[in-house]
Amino acid sequence: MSAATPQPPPRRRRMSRADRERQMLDVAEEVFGERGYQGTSMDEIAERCGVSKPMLYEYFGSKDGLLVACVGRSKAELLDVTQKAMAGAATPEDILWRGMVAYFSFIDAHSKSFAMLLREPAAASQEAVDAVEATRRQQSELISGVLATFAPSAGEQAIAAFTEIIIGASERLAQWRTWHPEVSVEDAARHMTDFCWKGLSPYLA
Amino acid sequence: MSAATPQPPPRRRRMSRADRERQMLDVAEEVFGERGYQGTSMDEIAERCGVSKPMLYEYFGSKDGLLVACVGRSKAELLDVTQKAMAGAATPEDILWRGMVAYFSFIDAHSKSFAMLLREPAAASQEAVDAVEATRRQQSELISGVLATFAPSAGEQAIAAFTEIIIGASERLAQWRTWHPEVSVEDAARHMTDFCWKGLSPYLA
DNA sequence: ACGGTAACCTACTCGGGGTAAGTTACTATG
DNA sequence: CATAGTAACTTACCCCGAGTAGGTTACCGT
Repeated sequence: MSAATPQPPPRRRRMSRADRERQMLDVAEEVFGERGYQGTSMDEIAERCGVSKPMLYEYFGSKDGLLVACVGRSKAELLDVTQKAMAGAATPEDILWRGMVAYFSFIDAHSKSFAMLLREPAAASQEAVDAVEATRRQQSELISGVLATFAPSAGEQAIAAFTEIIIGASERLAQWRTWHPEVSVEDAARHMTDFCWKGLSPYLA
Repeated sequence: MSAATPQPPPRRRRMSRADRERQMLDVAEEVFGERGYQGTSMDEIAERCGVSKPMLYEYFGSKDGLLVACVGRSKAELLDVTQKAMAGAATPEDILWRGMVAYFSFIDAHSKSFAMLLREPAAASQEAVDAVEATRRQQSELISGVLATFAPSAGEQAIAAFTEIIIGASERLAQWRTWHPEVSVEDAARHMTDFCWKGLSPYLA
């Protein structure tokens, strides 16, 4: 059996740069998600790609660069998903609801890698921090735009502060869901909309 | 001048373990805050302590261990400060207000190191993540206790979710303040209480 | 004075990020 | 088909920082 199928090219296929980059990002996202940033070695990513380490450096420059590229891809996707979700809504309540459902669903789908981004934002260098922060800022702009439209009576600083509150609360709630699997996407979204809408006063004795 | 003051012991004083540990924690908190976890080398901390690296390992076991010890100290202090602040309050509004002021003030006072903790929770190992998470859980218990007392009509899951929302929002707001120095502690606390109390509905057109 | 111990140091190993310089497979053209 | 050019790819290395083995020195109690 062994001599019968010599398998002349043992499989190592050469790939175009674009394809290889995509594959590297897929693998990196997976390994970062599994092991965390620190625990991940470039050698391991290279090996899982079936390629040697200098290729990673050729294409991404550094370990940080690789992480930043992963973040960038997720960032684009997140914006796309949330924007599309909110586009169909009419009332402010509906906008918030749909945005939240889209956000939590996105994190569910990417849980492996995204949980790490939320938990280890700056495991890497300043550049990586900035990349994650840029993602938040992108979402901030979405939210503050909505707030400015529907709640113009709030001051400028208040709108900015509320935006940050919503961002921080969403992230924390998303993380909380990772260790409370019984909380569905809709549950989480409902808690967020309830809180954002009326606050705590309805519950006070 | 040089020969006149031979300075026989060039200054290297021996310290008791307890004193040295305290000094190491002070220095570590400072350096971690300046350079971030990644950027900090054990050699630098050792040098600033006027001591050699193995001493750090003797007392804290590892770089993670040192970070965990720093976190532990801050954690105790944070609990103390917030509990004392809330103790004097009567109404729920006042509890929230005082708790927030204490929290933001604490972060102001420890901005160097605490900003890193919020930004780089898991720069290190799982142990360090857990230590930071334990700090949050400590604050969670404080908050959910208050919620359970004053808002018993909310369900169990809702109370847990609101607690996480408040934690996440506070952290994010604290971080936001670091790059918006014009926002005072009281401003931030007011935005938080406004939002938590009535949510967004008062501002809707 | 002098032993015991706790604080301390020198001098290393090892692993992983990052790189220099060379090699091999695909591709376009004569 | 040959062959030159280039882009994908490799081996073999450097270097820095985490972590350690084993020895040295200052203090303290008797």
